[in-house]
Order: sequence, then C-alpha cells, then structure tokens
Amino acid sequence: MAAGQEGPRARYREQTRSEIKDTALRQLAESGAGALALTRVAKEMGLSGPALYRYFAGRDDLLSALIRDAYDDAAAAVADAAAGAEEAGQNPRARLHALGGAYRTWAAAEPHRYLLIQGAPVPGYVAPDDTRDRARAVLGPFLPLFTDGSPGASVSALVTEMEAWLAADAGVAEWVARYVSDTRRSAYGLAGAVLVWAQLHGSVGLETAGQFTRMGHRGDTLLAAQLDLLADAFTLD
Amino acid sequence: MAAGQEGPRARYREQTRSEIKDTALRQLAESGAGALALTRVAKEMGLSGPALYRYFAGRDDLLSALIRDAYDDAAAAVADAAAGAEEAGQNPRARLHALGGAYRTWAAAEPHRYLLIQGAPVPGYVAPDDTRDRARAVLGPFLPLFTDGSPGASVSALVTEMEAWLAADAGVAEWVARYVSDTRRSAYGLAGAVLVWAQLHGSVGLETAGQFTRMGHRGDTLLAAQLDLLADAFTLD
DNA sequence: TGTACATCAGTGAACGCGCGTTCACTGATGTAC
DNA sequence: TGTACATCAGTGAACGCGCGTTCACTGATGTAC
Repeated sequence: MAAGQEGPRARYREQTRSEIKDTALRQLAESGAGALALTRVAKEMGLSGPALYRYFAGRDDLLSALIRDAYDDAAAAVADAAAGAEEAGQNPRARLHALGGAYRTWAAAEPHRYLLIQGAPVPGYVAPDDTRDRARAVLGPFLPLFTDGSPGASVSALVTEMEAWLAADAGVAEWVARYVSDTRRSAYGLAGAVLVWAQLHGSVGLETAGQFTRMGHRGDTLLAAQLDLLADAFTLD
Repeated sequence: MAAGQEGPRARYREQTRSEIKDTALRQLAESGAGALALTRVAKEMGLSGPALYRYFAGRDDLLSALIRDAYDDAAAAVADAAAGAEEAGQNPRARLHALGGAYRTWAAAEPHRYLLIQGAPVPGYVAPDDTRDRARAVLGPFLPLFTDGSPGASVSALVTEMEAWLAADAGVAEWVARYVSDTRRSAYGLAGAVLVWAQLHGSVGLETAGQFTRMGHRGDTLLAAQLDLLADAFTLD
C-alpha cells in the first residue's frame, strides 16, 4: 500500500472507531460521567467486548480520544465565533459575548462532553500530555480581546502575576504571542483569558452540573452578566 | 430508657458513625470522587462489610450524610466569616472578600468535600431533598452585602430575572427575607448571591479540579479579582 | 448484689453483578502473482 | 482472470477483581428484677 493512499480497510476502520466513540458518548450522556464501560459500549453495538481492542488500546485510550475530541470541538466552536465576529467587525465587548456565548452553547448542548474536559477527574485515569495544549487552543481567541482597553485596579494584582508567569514560562509566552502581537500587552491578554476561563467555568459548570434546574434564571443571562463585569474591568468597548 | 437521656450504647453508636464518615472521607480524598466503596471503608476500619449496615442503610445513605456534613461545614465557615466581619465593622467590599475567602479556604483545604457538593453528579446517586436548603444556607450571608450599593447596567438583566423569580417562588422569597429586611432590595441581594455563587464556582471549582497546577497564578488572586469585579458592578464600598 | 433476659454490634458465607483484559481461534476480505 | 496467501475483524471462553447487599448466626453488653 502506497503511503498516503488508504484502502477500504482503513476507511472501514476509521468508521468503526467513530461509531465506538459515538456510542460511548451516548452512554456517557445517559449514565453520567465516570460510567464509561467498554463492555457496555460493545454490547450496544452488537459486538463482543474484546472486539473493541482492535480499535482502542483499552478503556483509558478511548477516554483520552473522547477528551481530545471534546477539546477540539470546543476550540472549533470558539474559533468559528471569532471568525464570525471578525467578519462582522464587532468591538471587543461584543466579541467577548460572541465567543463566550459560543462556548456556553456548545457546553449546554452536550453537557457530558463539557464534564469530560472540565469536570472532576475520573478516578484512576491519567490525563494525556496534550491536554494543556488543547485547553490553550480553546482559550486562545479570547486573548486579543483584552489588549485594547486598560485593565482597572480590580485586576491589577492578577496582571502582575501574569507578567511573572510570562517571564518564567517560555511555553506560555509563545502561546500568547500566537494571538497577541504587541508583547507589551501580553499580560493583559493573559489575565483576561484566565478570568474568562474562570467566569465561563462558573456559570457553565454550574449549569451543566444541573444546578440551575430549580433556579429562576437563565444560564445565558448569568453568563452575559459575568462577561460584562469582565469587559467593564478592562474598559472594553 | 427515658427520652432525651442517652445510654453508653447510643454514644458509642454515634462515635462509630463518625469514624465511618471520617474513613470514607479519607478514602474519597485519596481515590477521587465517585470512589466511595462500603467494603473498602469497612476493611480499613478492621470491620467486615456487612457491619456498616448497622450504621447506614447503604452506600447512598452514607454518601448523603457526607454531603449534608459538607454543606453544613461550608455554611459554618461562611457564617463564621460573616460574624467576624460584622464584629470588625467592615464595609461590604471587605466583607465580600472575607466571606468568599472563607469559602475558598474551606474548599481548598478539603477539595474532595467541595467536589462532593459542587462536582459532577455521582452516577446512580440521587441527591436528598434537603440539598437545596443547605446550599441556600451557604449563600445566605452573602445576600445582605449587595443591598447597599446600586447595581450597574451589566447586571440589570439579571436583577430583572431575580425580581420575577422572587414574585413566582414564595420559598426563595422567604429565604431572602431571612437575610434582607428591605424587600425592595431583595432582588439586588439575590442577583449578587447568584453571581457570587458562579464566581466562586469558577475559580474554586477549577482550583479543586486541579487545573491550576501548571498555571502561573494563585487561586486567591484570581478569586479576589473576580469578587472585585462583582463589587465594582454593585458599586460597593 | 446477683441472676435472667433482651438488645444489639459484628461475623462469615454466599449471591449476583459488571467490569477490564488475555488468549487461542475462526472466517472473511483484500492483495500479490 | 484465477488462485494462493497474508492480513485483520471479530468470537467465546476464561480469569480475577471489587462491589452492594442478604442472611442466619454468635457473643458481648446493658438492664430489669
């Protein structure tokens, strides 16, 4: 078989891998996080348990694949929103709402996948190495939103910590540089991104954990308020 | 046995119940959330598995007891901080930091207990009815902090939703009334409390999930920034 | 103060369950000549 | 175009594990007289 050319077997193989992941996600959605069981996935697909070992090295390997996919999907949702906001020529505050809203929409539509990447660590499972890079890909488009305004007193301590972090960690500096051209404003972008991350996790995390069901507010209103607080602190607009 | 008077058996019984809960918490701390196993708890205590059924009706009963205790502990930590702030005559912004900091300190010291009450729902476990009341007890002391200032434009939509909620739900109105005397300002307090809840969950939740380990900032700096954003929005001080 | 009885903590065996994973194998499918 | 071979998807049996929970029981401890 020539390199780059894939026979029908390879195609079928990839298709079955996808079907396994889809089935696993459906079961995760129904039975709750941490309930990923290879044998149950196999049974639902009409296969025997050991058959799945043709496609994944084991339970942890399947879990890792699901986590990678979830990060990539979330990153794509945010990147799409960023591209749309760019095209529409929106101001930073509107972009913040567009990006944050896209993230929340993705998470609310598939809470089990959100829990996979942000929830409590699954017992006995060790996250793969590339997790950090994928998390950064999600947050990247938020970085340039915070470089135009000037951060207020409420976030100055955090900005100081970000400056120290940038100076000490070449990896994070390189990541920020991919999204922020003016290095003098890197710390602003980074502080904003970290805050966005926490704000998002606040409302979206509570919402996906099902804590809003008996409460008299909508998830998007709460998130919008949180993001506006942030925009205020950076005097965006 | 006369009513109200407890013999030595009852005392021993209560003591063993406590020891079971302590052991379960220690294992939860070591093995991660969702890993509560009656038989393992029994083994560590040098007991046989069935012995625990003298003290708890089953696994779910033990889990419910742990959750109740965690809520009560968190509520006590916040209430203590509120009493201390009252005594010191602090202004609302300082009180917000004191209360939020107390909550974070509690959660950071015992992340497994925090995950018990805020983390993803444990598969196959149904939360007891009184959970909502206990969650409200934690947030209650935050309510009066937001009734002095005037909420800005960023939170006005949320305040409107809170007014509707208060009008529609007598239970929540009664809860708010226990902490806020001026009913015209109930919605401010409630909006602030809901935002506090989300802000706390944002940084504390990420911190307890272990997401800060490779990041260049401290959990308390991030939380302080988030709480200051909130104080700004309500023009506290 | 002593004795008979009731209470209750704790045991060990057992049941049934679902799980991850291994192993030797069978049979179909694609491929090289 | 046909045949021999290699590849690989999938099976079924098996192993060992830990789990929640039940049941009939034993023995110690507190209590009533």
